[in-house]
Amino acid sequence: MSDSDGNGSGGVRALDAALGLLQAMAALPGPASLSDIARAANVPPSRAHRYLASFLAAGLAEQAGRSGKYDLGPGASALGLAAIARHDFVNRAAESLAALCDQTAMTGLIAVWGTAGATVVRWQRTRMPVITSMGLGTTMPLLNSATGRAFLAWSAPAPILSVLDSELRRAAETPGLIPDLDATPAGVAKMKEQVRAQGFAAVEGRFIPGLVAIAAPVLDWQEEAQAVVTLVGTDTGAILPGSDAVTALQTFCRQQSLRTPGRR
Amino acid sequence: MSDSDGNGSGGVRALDAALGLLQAMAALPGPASLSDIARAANVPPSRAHRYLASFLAAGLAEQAGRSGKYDLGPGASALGLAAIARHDFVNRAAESLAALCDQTAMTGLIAVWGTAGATVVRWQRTRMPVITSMGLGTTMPLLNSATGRAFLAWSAPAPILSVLDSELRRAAETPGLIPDLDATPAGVAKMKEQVRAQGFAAVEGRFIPGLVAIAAPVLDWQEEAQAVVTLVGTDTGAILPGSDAVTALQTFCRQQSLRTPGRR
DNA sequence: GGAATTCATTGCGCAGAACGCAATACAGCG
DNA sequence: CGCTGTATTGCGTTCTGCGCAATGAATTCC
Repeated sequence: MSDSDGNGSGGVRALDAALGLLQAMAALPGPASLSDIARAANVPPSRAHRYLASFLAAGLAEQAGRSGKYDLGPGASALGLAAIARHDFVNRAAESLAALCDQTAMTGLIAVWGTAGATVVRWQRTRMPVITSMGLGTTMPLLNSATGRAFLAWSAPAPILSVLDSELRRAAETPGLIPDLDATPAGVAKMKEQVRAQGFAAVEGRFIPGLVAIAAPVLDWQEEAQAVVTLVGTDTGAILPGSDAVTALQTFCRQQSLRTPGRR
Repeated sequence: MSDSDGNGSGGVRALDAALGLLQAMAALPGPASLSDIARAANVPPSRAHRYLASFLAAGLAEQAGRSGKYDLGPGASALGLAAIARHDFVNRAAESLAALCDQTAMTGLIAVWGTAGATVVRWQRTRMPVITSMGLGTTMPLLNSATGRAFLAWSAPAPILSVLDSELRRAAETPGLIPDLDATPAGVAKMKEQVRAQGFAAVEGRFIPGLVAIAAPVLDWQEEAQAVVTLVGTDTGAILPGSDAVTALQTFCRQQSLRTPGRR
């Protein structure tokens, strides 16, 4: 009886119960007595005590004072930090980014979608004296940067809508700002389609005169961009489909995508 | 076999083994195959599979793809965050952090030492439009971030050794990556000394071009860093010893150090 | 293209382990 | 001094997890 809880996880029964208790501990606001934890986890106190003894031994839990309450221990922190670090694709991508930049001799940057738009969070210079005014935290334009276009093509429409609106409005006010784009919803849709079909976004000298850029997304399991990796250089040939730079970039993003967790 | 493992935990045997496997997963650098995990935990693969099934059901682990590798899941992150928030001063400090950020008009963040390195656990933005994605879980570099340097200066050598090694190696491969540091053990020792003498670590535009940062430790009773508080801003003057920001940061850290959890 | 190796995954039966119950120990408190 | 509230622990029963080995599947190698 007892409840709908009966999920057949297929694993170890005792372990399921124990983990439920662990999560119950995590859900509680603070240190709690054994009975409270047992009640919260819907487990008899004696069992809870056994489980807690194991958690104690593993460092996942600690008991305060003498005959006191239990709470999560340093092992839980360490475990969580390991999990968090693992889920942070920015760091991992950043590590490999240096190699990618070396390989292509281009400057690389990683951007994520922040509240203000596509935000640069890492960048890796090479020997190439690419002189730009952008740094970490720069938000890239949605319509006339490779980075922005990649987000446009691989993001859910909702989050980027407001930014898209304002950029479209600005583009409409200044015709010729974006030569290769029809600044209408239809034109945007067409561009989006083209970018997706191509597998990457490219601009030449649009956002920064004299420089070319290619950008590809790091996708999560929902096929949405969690981040965009961009390569910036001066060689016009690098932006053509099939070029070494494009191939390297896409390989890189595919690798990162595989390791990307979905949720946070 | 009765290896020397002699239990002594007094808890549930299967749970002990399972938790050992969980910690083995955490210790591994990234996603791993079942066999690898089983080997690392010194557990037969079939048992490992049962345990992992339970971890999977509990959300503590995730398997990538279909027949893919296992790694820690979102539940592990949540657990760790709960643990950190719990037995830690982080919450308390986080409340005061807002005030500190207001006072100095800088972005603040709190980092703790995880297995992967200095891991950001809280951050408080001000109006500075930066670092949108540097958030929970970002691991900071040891050598070229103020946060990392503060850990370097006030941590026991052992835990950070591996990270230090790899960063030194990378720094040696890329001269000029860290302009103000001699990437040798001697150079590190010197920097460490200087940071300790100064009472805080500072970088200007190193980890994040265009931004400056200062970091000071929250010490425990062993004079080791429990956490590091970092302020990030754009004003170059803020990183000078004796500046308002530095003073405020140090006062803040001293206060937090006093409140070290008197657990024992 | 076929075969062999290396994985992850899963039945099955037995032994050992965990569970429930209830007794114990200990603290605070009337 | 006894009562009530904890946490903790024996003990016997039975249920469950474990080892072994077969299966399925994917990748590699020839």
